[in-house]
Amino acid sequence: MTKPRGCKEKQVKYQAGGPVRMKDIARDMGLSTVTISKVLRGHSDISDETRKRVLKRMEELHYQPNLAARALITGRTSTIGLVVPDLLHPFFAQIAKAVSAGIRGQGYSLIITSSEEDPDLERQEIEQLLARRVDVMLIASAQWTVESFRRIEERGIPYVLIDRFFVGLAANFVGVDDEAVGTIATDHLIDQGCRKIAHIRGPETSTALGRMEGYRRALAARRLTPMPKHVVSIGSSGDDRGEPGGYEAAKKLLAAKPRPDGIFCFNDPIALGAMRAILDAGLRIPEDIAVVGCGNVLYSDFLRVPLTSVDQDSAAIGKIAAELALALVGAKTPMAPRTELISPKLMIRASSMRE
Amino acid sequence: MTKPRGCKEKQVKYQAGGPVRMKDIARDMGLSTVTISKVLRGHSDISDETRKRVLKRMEELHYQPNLAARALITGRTSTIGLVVPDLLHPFFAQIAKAVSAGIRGQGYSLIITSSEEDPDLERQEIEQLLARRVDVMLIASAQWTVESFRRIEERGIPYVLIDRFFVGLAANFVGVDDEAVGTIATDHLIDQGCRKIAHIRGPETSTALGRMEGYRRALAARRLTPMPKHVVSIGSSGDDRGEPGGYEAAKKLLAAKPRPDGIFCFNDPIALGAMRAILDAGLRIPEDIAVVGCGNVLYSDFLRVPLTSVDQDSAAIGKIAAELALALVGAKTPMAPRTELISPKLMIRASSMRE
DNA sequence: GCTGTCAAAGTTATCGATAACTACAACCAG
DNA sequence: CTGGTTGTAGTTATCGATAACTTTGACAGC
Repeated sequence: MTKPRGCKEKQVKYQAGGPVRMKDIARDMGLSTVTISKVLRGHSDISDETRKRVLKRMEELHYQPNLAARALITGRTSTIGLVVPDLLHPFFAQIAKAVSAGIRGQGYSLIITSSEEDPDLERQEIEQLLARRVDVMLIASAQWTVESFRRIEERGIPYVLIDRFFVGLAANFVGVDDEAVGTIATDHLIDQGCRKIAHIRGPETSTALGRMEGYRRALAARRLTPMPKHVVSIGSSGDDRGEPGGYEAAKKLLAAKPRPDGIFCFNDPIALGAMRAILDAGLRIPEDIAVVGCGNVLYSDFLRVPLTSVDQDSAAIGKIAAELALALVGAKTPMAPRTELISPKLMIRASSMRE
Repeated sequence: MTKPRGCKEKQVKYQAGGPVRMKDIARDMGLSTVTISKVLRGHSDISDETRKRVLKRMEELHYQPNLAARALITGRTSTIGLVVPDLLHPFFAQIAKAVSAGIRGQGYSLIITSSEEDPDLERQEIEQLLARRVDVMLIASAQWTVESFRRIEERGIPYVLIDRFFVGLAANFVGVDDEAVGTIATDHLIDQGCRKIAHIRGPETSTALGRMEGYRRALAARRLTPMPKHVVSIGSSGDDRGEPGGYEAAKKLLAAKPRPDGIFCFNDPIALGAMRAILDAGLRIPEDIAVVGCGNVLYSDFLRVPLTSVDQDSAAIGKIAAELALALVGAKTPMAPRTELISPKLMIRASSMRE
């Protein structure tokens, strides 16, 4: 049952339009593919003369390695995954931009996915990135549990948490010192003469908890006691998170018995909604109620009332996260988890300038 | 020179921690890998019973196909590339978000890159995506020439232009009818009683040219002749593009002999800068000068003067682009280029309400 | 009983690159 | 002259999946 085979020599197909392969260059130069491969990887086995010739020919033929083939044999995909809760949110958009810039020119591609603040969706997106075998993952998580991260660890893929962390998870983290955020915002309101300071807090994340903790500490340090009624939470449904959520939350605060004279808001959109509620109620900002937001991501200078906001330097967060990611994929042995905290800065504008 | 080989049977390595492979499932069930592969791809060669058993086992073992291996043999990477000029710009962020949502659940991953409005950088990013052999590319280009697109065509990779197109390039395009943008904005200003209408135009893109053309047509249709001085361009350097560019451009307009009584701005940040210049000069908006922007991407309702803006529905652009991309990768034969134009809508706010 | 068809599964070669080893000269020390 | 080292390049097997064929057995029709 001998099949009719051609000659015994290996056939090198003539490649019509397709991309150039190592085989093509090798045949073209009378070398073996391995030699080409070695040149490409800067292997020391190759004479300077051959190296130069090969590089020149690669250039001429516009050779680009097939990353799928390389990934198959090396197990590394030269791919980085980034998961954010919302690409439209300037804070995360800036992080994405900075990460993208941070890995530029290193031969990595960035797969960006959005969880839409949905933990289930986030789990799916993480699974997809695992299936795609990204070399490292950057995650600004919207999860409640650490299950997904255990899965990532099982697979041995390094990852970096961004902005939000989890207690009990020894992971790399890059974010803002959220307690400091809450403290400097609240301190500032106290300095401006506010004594009944309220807080509109965010969802159940480390970020929201940290800021609230900072708010509490700052009050305690000045011997002020926050009224339970003066800490309100925005709804957890997607629609309530931004401006509308801030509007509703502020309406509650305005109805509280001792009306607050200052509000520290979890983020800028919420602050915007709160300001709208205050103005709608016929009150003045900052005379009746001072407002401080967080993020400093809006065209704050051009608002009806320019908003005082805590700047988080998301560009720096993205940049550092990118560096950390590159260090992780470059490391021969697993690295000990690192934590990088950015110090927040207060940008003072009209919404809180009472004196 | 007989090497000491083990038994003749193929060895199936015991896979300690790594991901499950077809081979593992096959061995586990006493089948061949091909059978597993056929089940995965819904091949008809497999009995219903075997199919169910295999699927069950896949589920149990959390099997995930190795996409690199699949890409190598099929030539398709299940990857889509998206190039935008700026991820931070809400218009493009929204497009990215909508594209991401549009391809979700189809097994594709989205590689997002930013050109930072730099044609050279964009060329490099496109090259990288070509090297990575994405199945289709979506590009909101910052280029002047069509060179990059010819390269993409040579490689036989389908692509979709977003927002900006090129004359003489028969490509898929999804964007706004920019001439209509210019027309409805200008018509609106005329309707509001403006007679000396200026235009701050954008850089040399189809978008800027189309809007200017619409502006010209609208004026001509009402027998108004635009003064050359009343059309100014923002600088082409990166920093001049946004608000600062609008501020400078508006200052020039304010110094013009017959001062304009209405300004149609290429985009919202420029409009913001223009408004600042107008207010700084002690003039009123819209009484002295009405302003219309484009994009409708700001928290427009909360600005010092809420900005009238032409809405471009970037979410729809992203959604349609995603659908088109999926159609392109699904097509067996090359498709004829398609053009999808979104109709812009005017959002009227205080900055232009003179009557 | 023979042939043909069909369903269900298996064999083999392949995608493009790389790891690990081998080959072979040139050269040197002893 | 032998054995070892060094520098340079080639051989072979492999990564995990799939395309294209081949095999096997059951069964129908004549």
